[in-house]
Amino acid sequence: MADPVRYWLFKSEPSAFSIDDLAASPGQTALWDGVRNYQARNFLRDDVQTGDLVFFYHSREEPLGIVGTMQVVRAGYADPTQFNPDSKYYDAKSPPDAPRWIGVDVQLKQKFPAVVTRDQLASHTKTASMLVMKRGMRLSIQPVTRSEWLQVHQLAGVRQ
DNA sequence: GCCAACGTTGGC
DNA sequence: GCCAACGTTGGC
Repeated sequence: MADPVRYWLFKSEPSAFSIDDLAASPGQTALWDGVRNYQARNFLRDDVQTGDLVFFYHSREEPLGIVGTMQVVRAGYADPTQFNPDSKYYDAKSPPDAPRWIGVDVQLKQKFPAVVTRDQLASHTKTASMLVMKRGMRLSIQPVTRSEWLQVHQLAGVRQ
């Protein structure tokens, strides 16, 4: 029997890659690349599985918050940008036979009708304690609980 | 644009 | 293996 679905939150600065960029991608599917933090990498390598569900979070630019959902359609594999000298994610020290950085393929599931903002998240008990709300939390790949998953959909006013 | 918080690097 | 210096993240 397959493992139960897991829930995640992936962060991106919309100027680098936004939910509209994902929506405009072929098959509304794209490689989530450029993760260059070991803790986040370990999640992508060890825990994120095909079928897992993911919040898309816009950081750095207003309005900050959760803008929609995605589904993992291909589990972790070597992020090709680490071997591309022209990429800003190039890593000369990553051994080709033992790639250091991992990406996953994600497909757009749902763009929320409006951003679920940090203010909204902060004003509800279940979501106020989400990892993304913690001060100084920089992790770009974060686990989310089922109850957080459901509550955010409620705040967005949509079915999951 | 500021700057606190954080992760990584590298000299020792 | 410590830790100061540095670069980056990301809310505000």
